[in-house]
Amino acid sequence: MNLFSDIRALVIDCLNAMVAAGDLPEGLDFKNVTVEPPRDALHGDMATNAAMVLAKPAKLRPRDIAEKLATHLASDARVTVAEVAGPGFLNMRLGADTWQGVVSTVLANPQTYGRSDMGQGQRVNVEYVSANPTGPLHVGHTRGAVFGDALASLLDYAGYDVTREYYINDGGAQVDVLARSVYLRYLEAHGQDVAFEDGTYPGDYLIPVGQALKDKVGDAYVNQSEDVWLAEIREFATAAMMDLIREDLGVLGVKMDHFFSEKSLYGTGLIESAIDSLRSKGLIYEGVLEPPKGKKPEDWEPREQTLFKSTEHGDDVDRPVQKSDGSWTYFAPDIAYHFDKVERNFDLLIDVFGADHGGYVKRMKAAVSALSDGKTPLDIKLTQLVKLFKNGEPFKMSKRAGTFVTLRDVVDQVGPDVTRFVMLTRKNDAPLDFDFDKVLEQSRDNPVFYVQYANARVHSVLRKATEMGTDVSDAALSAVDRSGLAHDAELGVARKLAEWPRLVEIAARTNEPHRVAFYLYELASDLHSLWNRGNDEVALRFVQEGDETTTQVKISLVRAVSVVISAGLGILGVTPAEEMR
RNA sequence: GCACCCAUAGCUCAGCUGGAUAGAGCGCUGCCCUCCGAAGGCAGAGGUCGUAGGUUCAAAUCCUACUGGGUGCGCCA
Repeated sequence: MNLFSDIRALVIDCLNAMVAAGDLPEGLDFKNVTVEPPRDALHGDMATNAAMVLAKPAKLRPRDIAEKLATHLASDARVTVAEVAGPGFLNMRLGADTWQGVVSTVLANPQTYGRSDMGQGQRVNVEYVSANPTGPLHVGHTRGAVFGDALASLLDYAGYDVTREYYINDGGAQVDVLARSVYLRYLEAHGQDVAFEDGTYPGDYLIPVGQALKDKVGDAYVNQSEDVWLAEIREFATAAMMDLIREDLGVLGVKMDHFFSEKSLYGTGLIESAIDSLRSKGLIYEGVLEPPKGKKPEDWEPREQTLFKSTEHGDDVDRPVQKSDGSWTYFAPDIAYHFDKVERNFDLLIDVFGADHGGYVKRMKAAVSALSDGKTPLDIKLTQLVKLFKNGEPFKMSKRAGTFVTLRDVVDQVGPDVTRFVMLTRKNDAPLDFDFDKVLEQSRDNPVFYVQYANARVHSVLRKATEMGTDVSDAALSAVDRSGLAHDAELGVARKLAEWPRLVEIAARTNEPHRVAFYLYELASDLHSLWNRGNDEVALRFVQEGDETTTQVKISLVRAVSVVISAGLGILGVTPAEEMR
């Protein structure tokens, strides 16, 4: 149930009635007609722009349309007032019973209120994290992981069939570097002194991998040349790194449906067939690229390469898929991977990249556009940098990795719930400040705490009422006659609850889970305000001593708040707190 | 040089496929509370929405140019 779409449907019905009555011409397009909450609550509960949108095509004055529409709307039982305002806005007020009905709906459908069928079961693939398997995940990955995971949950909630996917970059030169680094740790485990030069990974996290390798193969690789051990250690090391990464994701509560290995594309003809697909469309040619202007590399010389004509699909320059020595560039397996996604018949693809990969967006979209003949949309979301602070000071050091702060460093300190919520309190493309102290603060300016506290307060009230012997089960609260829920402050909270299904759809349509976090903060704020008013006005308290019926009515409202907070936190992957500690 | 992202209150940020007098938290000012319905409450001041044009009944939102900041730009993924 979405009250806003219900009322929009009512508006459309009224407009059709006006057409039938000859008050509006036939054949008007109503798609731009919206029903939304007015910015200022004084204007009413809902407003429609119908009169202004239709004035021009109908060749009528907005106010004339609005006034006739108002009479139609006012005849609906839900609408208590419909009045024309400003340039032609039509403001509506809805009766208390409608808002009480919202609470009833929430309590009757605690598992589904807010869910939407907007996605129509369309299959969407969300690819996120996709970090190189060369070490533990760091803070940047953490943001991408949280964002991608929340986005996936949001889309699921909005009625899409979602696949969460991780692309393992295990096919390039960086896994050779990993293998060599592990080899050094292996030698170290055999008691040799080793030096980590540039181009190797010196992090401590490879020490146990070197040890494990020794346990497995003994001294078989000691003093052997690279061609003896490289391939096998590469395999061993990437498996170990993926175990590490899976563990990291696990502590954050991220669970992928599918891991896709880049290496699986090599030697299987998959890259070749993806490139052939492009070739068959006339998009592959041999050519020489111009050097980038203003930033000409020192050693630039023109070389003929195999190029993808990505400019035909919106890119700025054509992109190489083969190096001059004939081997594939990193772009080629990426094309093949996305070809695979297209062939798996997803209706929509979403890639979550770090902002430093922004330059990669156009070519990837061009590739998917070309491979799917423009049929499979690809949305690429970039997550911006996370700046860490501790005691207000920038914070860079890591216990484990030495050079970067890991996901584990963050989660160990503040927990997965705080990590996830905070990472979503900013738009994905805005930089995020993460202060280890502030995120644990118990005050209004910490949204994590404030939302959790609101939910905890509801549960505290539920416990208290139960102690008094009042039945506050959802079943009992659903059945209550809510006509006593009439104070404007209380109905205001119900109005906020009515916005939830609408917000879910907006957030899902824009692929912006942060909107959920902001909504929850506002909802929590409304609950806290009402709670505080109860300090002065006894009639607004949720637990009414000695009046079980009224208590149930009041509590049904706050329980509904808790239902929505839990649902919202569920989307964000945060566990709702039932009490604060 | 080119591309992408960003620019909103003193600070950190929201702002719906374009809607009315642009919101929140912090900080500031004033009042109240300090009774575990506790981890404070209420109210107020504070904005040329980077600049200049354009489209529109209507622009923070869309288009163009410019300014400032970030990211990236052929054999690294």
